[in-house]
Amino acid sequence: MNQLKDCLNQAQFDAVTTIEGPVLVIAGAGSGKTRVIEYRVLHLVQSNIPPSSVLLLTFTRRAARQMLSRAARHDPRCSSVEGGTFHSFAYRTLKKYARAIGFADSFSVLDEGDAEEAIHRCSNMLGFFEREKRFPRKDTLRNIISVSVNKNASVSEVLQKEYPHFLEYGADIEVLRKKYAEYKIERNYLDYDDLLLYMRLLLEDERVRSRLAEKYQYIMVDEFQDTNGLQGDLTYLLAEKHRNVMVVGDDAQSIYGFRGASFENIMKFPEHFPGCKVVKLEENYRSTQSILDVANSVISNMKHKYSKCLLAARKKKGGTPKLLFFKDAYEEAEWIAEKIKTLRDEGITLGHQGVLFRSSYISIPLQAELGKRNIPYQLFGGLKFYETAHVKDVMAHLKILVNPHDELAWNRVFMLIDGVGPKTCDRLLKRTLTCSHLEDILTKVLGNAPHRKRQESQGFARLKDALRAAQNAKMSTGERYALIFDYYKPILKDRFDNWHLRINDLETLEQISMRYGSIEDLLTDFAIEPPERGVWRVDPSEPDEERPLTLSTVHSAKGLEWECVFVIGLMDGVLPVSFALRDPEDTEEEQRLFYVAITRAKNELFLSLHHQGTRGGIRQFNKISRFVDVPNVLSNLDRSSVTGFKAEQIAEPEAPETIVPIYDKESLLKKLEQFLR
DNA sequence: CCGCGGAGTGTTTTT
DNA sequence: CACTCCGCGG
Repeated sequence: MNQLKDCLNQAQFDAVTTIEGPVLVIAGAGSGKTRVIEYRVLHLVQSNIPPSSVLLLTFTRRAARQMLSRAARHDPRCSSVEGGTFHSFAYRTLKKYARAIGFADSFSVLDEGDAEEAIHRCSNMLGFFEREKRFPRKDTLRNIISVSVNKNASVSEVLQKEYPHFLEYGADIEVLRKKYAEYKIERNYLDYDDLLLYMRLLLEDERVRSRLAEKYQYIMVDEFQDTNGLQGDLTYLLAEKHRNVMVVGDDAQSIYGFRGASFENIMKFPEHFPGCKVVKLEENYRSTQSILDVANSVISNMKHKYSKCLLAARKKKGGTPKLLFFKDAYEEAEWIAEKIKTLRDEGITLGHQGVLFRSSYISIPLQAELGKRNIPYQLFGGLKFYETAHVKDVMAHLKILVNPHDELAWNRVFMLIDGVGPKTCDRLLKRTLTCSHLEDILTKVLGNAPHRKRQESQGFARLKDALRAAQNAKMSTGERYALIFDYYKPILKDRFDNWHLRINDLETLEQISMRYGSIEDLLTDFAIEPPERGVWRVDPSEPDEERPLTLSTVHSAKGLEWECVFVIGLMDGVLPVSFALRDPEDTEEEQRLFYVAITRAKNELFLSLHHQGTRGGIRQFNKISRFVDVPNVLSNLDRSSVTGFKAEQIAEPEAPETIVPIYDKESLLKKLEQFLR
């Protein structure tokens, strides 16, 4: 207890040591929230509470692991505390209880791409795509359905708010949603939303609820401001009986509204648990006062009044954050890359620097500049590995090995064979699904597949051999992966011009696969906690000093911090993103996003933007973000040291030089021919 | 029935 | 500017 007093302030100490009853912790950015959870886990375990009866729900697996392993440094028992995301917790629980709600416990999880494919198939079954020319696309349909689940709204409410031009299809989409639900139940599929949805369904049963309440006596939820209605319900149901629940959050950092999250959950926590203890952490240990001044001015410009204000615990005021203007994205990238190099030479290692942006495409010029200078970086957010076609292709083959009745996987696999199109594929699928075992499918379907061309029969034979070889469960996961990879290589080279780039990914994936005990585990991890591209190349045990630079979307930077932070691309239309401007609520979420970005910085902060941009091929002039262009924010920024470009300088677009003509079209062609010889 | 090429569209954030 | 969908030719 005394050691706790030494390393925690009073508020943190209260949050850590109140272990019975409901606790709401309002934790401002950098106020030691992670520390509180870490020490609370430790305190619980050292109070002789069995680690297996503690449940820690976080926003990412990374966060859970980090907090638990830190706690485990003080007491190794902490590492057996159960932790993870709501989705992974639901997955694990549903694996045990699947049969209670009519699913086989071998159910598989659909990622977004799979879900889109499934929805597409359902729409086809209903004939929607043929009948209506302007019926929404499959990704839009998936989003509409998903939002309606996560926000607990009707289809027409979602359409009203986000897709008013599709309102006329409300009834059709309603039908589609039902069809899609049936489709998944029939085929033993759960998508991301189903994990939460069915988990709630399960918990609504009194018997299950009390059994789980008995198992998990102490519950902690991190980033509670970013939970949605379903996740809130899960929290209430799990804790209903013993009321030993602590939630931690910051309403000012709520940035997942698009996924149905709402800070309502935080606000209403006291209503669900009357008499709950409320602890506010307002002392900021992370940033200098100069950085907090910017953050606080951003907060004060928002309509909603947030729960607190940040006060620096650090004594030094620190340098004034800088605001930099550039002519175009390339000059911005160039300057930032140079600055990063300079800072590294001055002793701020790459691992202590981070570059943040609203959307991943903003970072492309910077990636090029970093590449030129050989500066290693890791990229968070943006396109995921598991969403790229080549990775999904290989994974589909592995899925078949685990579940030979996986219709979506077979569909993908068949379509890769030369000469097989939608019709042939459908016929093959029908026959595949009537077979009971993989071996059956290999002989009956692949063995005498209808082939009119030689390449076609060759393709089938190769697939059959590959699957038959990889079927052998006695081999290691890595070996089985390698067999599939070998089969896929010629297809990869045939289908993609940039196959040499993609083959790198698949080789990395091979390394990853070797770490798994079974293909099923590999697939589960991929579905529930997909790896981020950047994380792969980084060994977490490496010391900070050797870690690469971080490039990250603001969303993915949640909970992270760096000595020096660059926030780039601060233009109106980018942050705030243009389509968030229609709705003031959405615009305010963008402003919270800006706040989150700023508060990642410990010592130095650079805000930057560029004026000249291309959008849809058309040149345009970007204006400074409305969140920056406010007197009280600007007054906390240093614009004097403008190393970059001044706004006035780019007044008129450059006219092409008028000079003496050297060639006309005809003579130029002649000249060219000389070279081509 | 498949594959290729042209036209058109919409462009974010993540489990 | 990249990806998806549609129509045509083989």
